Amino acid sequence: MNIYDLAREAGVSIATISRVINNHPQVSEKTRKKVNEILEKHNYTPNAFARGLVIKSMKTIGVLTIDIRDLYYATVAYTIEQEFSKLGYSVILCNTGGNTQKKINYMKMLAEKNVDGLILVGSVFKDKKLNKAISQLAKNIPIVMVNGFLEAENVYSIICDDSYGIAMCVDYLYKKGHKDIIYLQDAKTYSAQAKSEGFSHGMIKNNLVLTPFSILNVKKGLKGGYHAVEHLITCKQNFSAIIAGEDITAVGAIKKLKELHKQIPENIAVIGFNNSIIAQCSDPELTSVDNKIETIGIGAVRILNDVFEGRNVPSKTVITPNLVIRKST
Amino acid sequence: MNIYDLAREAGVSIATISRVINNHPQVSEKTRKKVNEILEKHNYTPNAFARGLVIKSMKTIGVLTIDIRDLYYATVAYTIEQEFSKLGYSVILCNTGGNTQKKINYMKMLAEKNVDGLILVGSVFKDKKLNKAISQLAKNIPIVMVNGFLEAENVYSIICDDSYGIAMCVDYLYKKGHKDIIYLQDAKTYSAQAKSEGFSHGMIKNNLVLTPFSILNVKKGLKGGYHAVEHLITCKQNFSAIIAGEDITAVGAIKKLKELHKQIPENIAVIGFNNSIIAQCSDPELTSVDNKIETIGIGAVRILNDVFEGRNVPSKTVITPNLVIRKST
DNA sequence: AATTAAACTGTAAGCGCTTTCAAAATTTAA
DNA sequence: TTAAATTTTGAAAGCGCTTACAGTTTAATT
Repeated sequence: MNIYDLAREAGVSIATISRVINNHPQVSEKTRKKVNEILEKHNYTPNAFARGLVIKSMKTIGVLTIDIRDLYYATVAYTIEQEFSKLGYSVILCNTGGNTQKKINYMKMLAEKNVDGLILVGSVFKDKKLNKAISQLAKNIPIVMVNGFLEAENVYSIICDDSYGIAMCVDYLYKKGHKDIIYLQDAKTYSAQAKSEGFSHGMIKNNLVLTPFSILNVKKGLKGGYHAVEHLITCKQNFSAIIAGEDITAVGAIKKLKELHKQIPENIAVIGFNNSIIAQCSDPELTSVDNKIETIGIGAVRILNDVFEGRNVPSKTVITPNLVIRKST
Repeated sequence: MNIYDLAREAGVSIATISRVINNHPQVSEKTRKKVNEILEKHNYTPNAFARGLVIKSMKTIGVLTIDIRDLYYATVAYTIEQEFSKLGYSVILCNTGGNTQKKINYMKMLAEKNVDGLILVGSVFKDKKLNKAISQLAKNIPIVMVNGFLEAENVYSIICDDSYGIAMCVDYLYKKGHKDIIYLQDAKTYSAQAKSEGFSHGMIKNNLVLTPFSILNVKKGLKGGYHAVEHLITCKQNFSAIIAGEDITAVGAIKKLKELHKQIPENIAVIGFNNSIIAQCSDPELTSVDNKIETIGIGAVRILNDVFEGRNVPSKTVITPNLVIRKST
């Protein structure tokens, strides 16, 4: 069933059909009603390809995340999807696993599909090849980077000030009397980079000793935190507090600490990041940095929509996190 | 830059351009090479609308989940996306919040966008209105239901035998000497329905007493489990084991049990469902039913692809779960 | 060298829609 | 009642691609 069939049945031209479908005002009430009845009757849905060919928009945006199974990305993606859905857009979701080539392939595919915009969530720090691809693509499609940054035409960033978030943790722990603080870094993203910097700054600012051993590179996930503590103990390193780049890493650390019969927070304080449900599941409940995931998701959508509608948009938006204090500190 | 521009530049016809883009064999090596060079040079990407208009396929499928922030749905969606990506398809993700009308709206939108197929993850049990919409839509688009079932033309199901999964838990607990077992049900999906049935069957099979209080309806999430235990205690109900419909619910229950200084598993045994990362984060680590999420996701993609390629597909596929035993029992 | 077959390329139609421009119908003004 | 202004409608072009069919070139066969 297409526009021609409908036109024939209604005894009008295809132009008229098109007009009522698109709510153009210059159609008489009478014909509008007649056409609408026929549309209803056939439960007609216009062909998006044909329409897209003319309009050049599919009302679709692409979202690239690293791995949707990670609650952080899931929440960002969820928020974006819900917000865009309100605006009549749908989102194509891509899981890149953080792989640059995969990202580029996805971007190319999305370009072919003529998405109206692109949101990249979580970028590797200073990925030259990717950045080139992004600036290239941005010539045709507006791009928003969530927790990533790139100076280029038609690309916009919205980031959480993760650096400040971690610095806040250091301040807080310092006030509680902690001197030997360890930071567990678990990724090499733009965001992870910021966190490390925030840690260093926080330590220095409070005149705490920052050694090359203060920052520990660990694997993602439970095991990362678990093995980190193991390592700290075998190396006989002194520490009274641990800050982890993600809640799950913190929980892994807690697990090992408990096995070693350390009391939390009496012997060792632990702080996580993301303020996810895991922080609440943890025993003891985990103090964690709330990095405002929903705010960021909503912001990303807003930015893109503003661009669509020709409004002026700052190329960088920064959101301030805050510390949620629970039982682990 | 379109096919005409390219044709002019290459000194060939648009048909030839199209042929090399689509790897048709009947193009001479010489012209193929020449055209490819020009394609490269302009970094040309064909217009998917125009192509879709002819081919009637966008190489896109729609996935409806309840809430991607739930790890279960995230994992299903992730698996589906990755598998389809290998086949050259992209997926449009929709979060319905379990709302029937929203589901129907999404389905209509996806139909307009001419998705090649649809996967519905997690259906409410016996939702008449939705089922009607599904059978209607399936006339045009093949639909796969994950953990849902509907007898209709062109709709296929892949489900985990959740009923058996819970029955297994009962068997296991019975062998461990438990008699008073409580089941915490937290949803009204097809899957939740199956779980309750499995519980009842398991209890009866083992000649255990099944009272109306054996099955407790609780809210989703941590609090559901927490309040459930609270309720059991205030009602002075006798129980030595709890089976929860989801890991997070089990963790909530554990939390309250600990507050009441109950030893787990010595005083009370607890079992979760989904075998998610939460089961590993829990302290003690949670025994949980592995409902084979990846297997199901891969299966769903396979089914849809088989349909696309005209192969014969059974209308119902059942996957058997298994019990992962950890420290909580 | 002439004929036939095979390989390659081009023309043109059509996918289903939006939109411009002109024509027809209606309303308003004179 | 007629002319002018306004509202409503329709014809046709074009969006960028695929593909059937016809035409042209090249290779193979006699």
